[in-house]
Amino acid sequence: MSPASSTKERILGIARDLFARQGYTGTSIADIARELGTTTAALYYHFPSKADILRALLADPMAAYTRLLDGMRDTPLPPEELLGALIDLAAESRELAVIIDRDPAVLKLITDQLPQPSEQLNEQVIAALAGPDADHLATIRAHAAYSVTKNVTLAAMSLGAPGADNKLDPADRAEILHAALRALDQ
Amino acid sequence: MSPASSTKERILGIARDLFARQGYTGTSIADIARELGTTTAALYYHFPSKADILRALLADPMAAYTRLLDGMRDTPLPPEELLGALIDLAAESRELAVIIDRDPAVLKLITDQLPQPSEQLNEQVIAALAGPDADHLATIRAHAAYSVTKNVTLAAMSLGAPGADNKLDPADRAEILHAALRALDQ
DNA sequence: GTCTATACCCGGATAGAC
DNA sequence: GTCTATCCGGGTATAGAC
Repeated sequence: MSPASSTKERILGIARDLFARQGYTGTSIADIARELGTTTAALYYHFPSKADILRALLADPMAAYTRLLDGMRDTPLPPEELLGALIDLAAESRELAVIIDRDPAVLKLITDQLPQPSEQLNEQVIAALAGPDADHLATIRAHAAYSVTKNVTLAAMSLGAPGADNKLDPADRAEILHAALRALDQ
Repeated sequence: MSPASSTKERILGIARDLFARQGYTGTSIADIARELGTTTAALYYHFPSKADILRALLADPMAAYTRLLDGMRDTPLPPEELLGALIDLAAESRELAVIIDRDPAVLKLITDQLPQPSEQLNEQVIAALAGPDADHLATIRAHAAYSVTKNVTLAAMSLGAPGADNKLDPADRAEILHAALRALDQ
């Protein structure tokens, strides 16, 4: 899939891996350089800062997420399709999903410097799931459905375990989707 | 509830607050000292290390959690009661729940030095929810129910917002419980 | 119990040679 | 594109006076 293993690509791959395992704050530039087999100075030839490595990693997934929500303003998706899309997004950017809301420093980076407020991205999802004239309890059910799509997708892919090619088993996907729908529907 | 506001207690209160907001790694001893109105050196009179502050905070909630699971080996609880208990535990130690699985450094601290392996505490819960002869999809449903109890409880209490006295609205609790049960039951 | 001062280390980042 | 060397800041922790 990736054309060539340029140094830049290798760095991103290593960083994605280490960030997922140790967290963004818990991973040092030296850690990445060691895995890469070079010095920290060499890293700075390819990326101007540690934060830029993170931004490069998050750019695509964030864009996909934003695209989904923007599209929903024109043509609202039925809950089943929205939840399915959320599962797929979580599965695609598995490692990133782990990084994002586990590290306060990362949250800050995102909210500070990205086009959109991004904390309100989540709120948009909840609002879309809860429906137009949602009361408080409907909002809670929306949270429940969302929580299932995100967390159980990650859990299922960890369960699949060893080699598992970053692919979510279709049967698992169906089960997660149904569980989320049940949680949503009063 | 707390007898006197000894310095030790004040430190713990401030630390719980800051850890929840900035993460354990993201909070420095200096941060805590500033809030306390003293210097970092003063802090070290009360606690021998930063990790010890965290341990003091986690001791009670961890014990409660362990107690619940141990008790279940003798007399297994029906899913409804187990899920209810998990909601209550999450609500009681709201800030701590946030700290624990958001910071890899904290996970390490817990797994390293606590009596039980603790990563397997979660697995015990999943196993209990999935039932004795659970297949793969039943395990996924168990994850879904567990995810709802934990994450939606936290979300609901944040929603409650400002002053909210660390108390989970009974109506909210019921809604969370029902959503979790629906997610669990095929 | 709290202070000042400081040791020590580690992380991010830069300069400049090769 | 990678190296050596180094700066700087901030973090944990300690020594010792008060």
